[in-house]
Amino acid sequence: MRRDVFQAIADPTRREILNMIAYKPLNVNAVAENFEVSRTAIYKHMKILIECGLVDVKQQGRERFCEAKLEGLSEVSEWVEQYRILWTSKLDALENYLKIIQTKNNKQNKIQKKQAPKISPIK
Amino acid sequence: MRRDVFQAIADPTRREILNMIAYKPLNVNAVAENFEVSRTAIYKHMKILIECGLVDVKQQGRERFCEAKLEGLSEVSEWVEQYRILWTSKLDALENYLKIIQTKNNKQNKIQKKQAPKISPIK
DNA sequence: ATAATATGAAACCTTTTGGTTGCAAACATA
DNA sequence: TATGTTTGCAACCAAAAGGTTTCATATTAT
Repeated sequence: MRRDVFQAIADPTRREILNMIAYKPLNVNAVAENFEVSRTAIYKHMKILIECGLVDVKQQGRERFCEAKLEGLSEVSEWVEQYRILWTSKLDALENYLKIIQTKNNKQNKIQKKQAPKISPIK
Repeated sequence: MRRDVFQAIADPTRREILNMIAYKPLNVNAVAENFEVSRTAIYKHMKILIECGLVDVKQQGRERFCEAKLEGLSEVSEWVEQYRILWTSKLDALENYLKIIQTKNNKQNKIQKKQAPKISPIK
């Protein structure tokens, strides 16, 4: 049973749950009212969020308020941001390339038709 | 069949693949050599990465080089970053709280024992 | 005390995921 | 031409994911 933050936020319902309790803690029933699926389904999603540290539970009488602990998202942030320099620099390179192409086209308007590959592409 | 970036990066093998081709495009065989699982398994992972736009394929003879298109990660970055203000501000609040507690404890050293809840906690 | 509410969890089901082996087609090379 | 590579994909499988209904227990309200 993998249980890490990446897997936790992979499910759109769990991302919605997180957003719902990001500003104000709610109990599972209150959260479940906003979804089509059953309370038990939401409970299971919540359990996963709790297990990977993205949600904390505060008991208050018979109610349990689920509070978002979003600092767990920093792991995702760090992973993504390590690549930012790569994708931005590549976009810069593309920009330069397009500029060069444009200049060339203004001078001589030749078009090279590339032969289509015979192997069918991945669908 | 859900096929979005969040789901694509949920799998640790796919994150490793992305890292492997982030700096230099590789064909599936070359990528698969670095894993325990079969080429076909890696091929399937690659297909998912391609389908959600995180990888592009460039044909060269009989080889197909898989190139990372990491700008697709910006969607994840944006989703995570919208919450950064929340978790940092909460940490600030905690810091303040701890400071206040400390000051109080220095003046009067009372400990309040909280009764344990009877409902078993979520495991 | 009784009824209603909030919760945790078991048992079960279907679909998706991640993996396998095997095979055929396209391409490169001896 | 014959042979070895690289690839895409079908067929199959086990386990995980996501959902359901049902039930027991703790707490609150009447």
